[in-house]
Amino acid sequence: METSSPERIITYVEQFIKLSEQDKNAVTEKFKPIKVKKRQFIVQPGFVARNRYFVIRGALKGYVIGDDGQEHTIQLALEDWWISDYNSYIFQQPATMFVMALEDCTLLQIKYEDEQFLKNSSHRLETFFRIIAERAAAFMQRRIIINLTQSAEERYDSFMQRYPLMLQRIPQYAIASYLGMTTEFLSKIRNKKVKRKR
Amino acid sequence: METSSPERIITYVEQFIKLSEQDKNAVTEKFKPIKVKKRQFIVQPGFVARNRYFVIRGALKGYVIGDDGQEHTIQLALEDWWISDYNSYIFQQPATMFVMALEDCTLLQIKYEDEQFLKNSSHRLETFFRIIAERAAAFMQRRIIINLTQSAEERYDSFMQRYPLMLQRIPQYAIASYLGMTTEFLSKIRNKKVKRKR
DNA sequence: CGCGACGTTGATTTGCCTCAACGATTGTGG
DNA sequence: CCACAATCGTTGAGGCAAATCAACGTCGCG
Repeated sequence: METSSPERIITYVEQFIKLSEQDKNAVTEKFKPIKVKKRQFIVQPGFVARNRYFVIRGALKGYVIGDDGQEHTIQLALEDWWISDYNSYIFQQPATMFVMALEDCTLLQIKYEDEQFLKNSSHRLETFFRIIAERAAAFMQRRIIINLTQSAEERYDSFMQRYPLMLQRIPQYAIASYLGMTTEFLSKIRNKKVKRKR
Repeated sequence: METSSPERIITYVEQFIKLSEQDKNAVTEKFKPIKVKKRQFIVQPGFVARNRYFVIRGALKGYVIGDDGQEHTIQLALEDWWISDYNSYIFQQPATMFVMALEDCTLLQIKYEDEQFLKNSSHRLETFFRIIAERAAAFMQRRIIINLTQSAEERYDSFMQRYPLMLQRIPQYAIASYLGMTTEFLSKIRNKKVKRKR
């Protein structure tokens, strides 16, 4: 049996702030463990993303379908990452993204209203959510910079270096799409690297 | 004489949360008005961005210089926008960005430590900074989606629609770079539009 | 008035995409 | 437990959107 899920999020939160016993209880109460099976959707376009998810175990992707019908990966998530349609969740407006499990997953789910409650009832928890929002923004800004400044091969290199675990568990086509290139082109990049090493 | 700067930020903050008199005083005290002249830098690579800036009047751009020596616009700001090197400011690490005034500007400047103080001393102000961080993250995610899914011309169209004011005040080359294309290509897009209209 | 900053236009090149065909692996129902 | 389909990755030929390079026009300002 894996470490119990609520324990995991307490540990996670305590990386950033100190929690009173009361805070811990509130957090444990509001985050509900759920299981989702591979290929199952937890967010779909047109519906408001009422929940935010913290990954205890498993892998997921968030993607949009462009006008051309192409799939574009916006987010990837493994253990200890958050996932949802960020825009939809924050503003409680209809989603544009799909979020789908790439493996069988155990997640902790929190409802929008419950998150508001936690933030209102505890300054410390408000601080926690502020910190993760800041980190999300910083993360996305780095991604924007990479996308604007680097070639396809450089983007793949950065990704490999920073997220070696993802390479093992996320299908190539999802990574290619996350990096803003086609599966075919990523395949050619990898092939070129192999040849270069000999 | 323009509306006094501190008043402006109080109005801005009150769009999102209610402020006690004490909060108002604290905010007014910590945000310092400064003037910067066109072409002046307020953030430079290698130095920690110790401040975050709220634009009272003027226009600024944040950009990085890629390995190829090319300039890439990461952020643009007009009245009521925030600007800094987000990563550098949040983590208090050396910046990778330049932030430069495109016009003579009046800004409100807040020091990192003072912002921490405001957040610690008032739950309401903590909430405010949480909200703007969430909005920053949502904004950047939308930009990532646009960059991944749209062609150069579509990106320019979205930009025109959403930020018509920017077109008047930001030089074309900075907009082109913000949208991830060259000045020359943007010029050709605009030219094509003009022709199409006749 | 002259110089630097900004924008335009055309010719050429290129990084990446599209399309198509084909293995390898996985999973699934009979 | 096998057959067959679906999923995933690879490879190659050809095409296109956007970059690069180069030259030139214009405007504002020191």
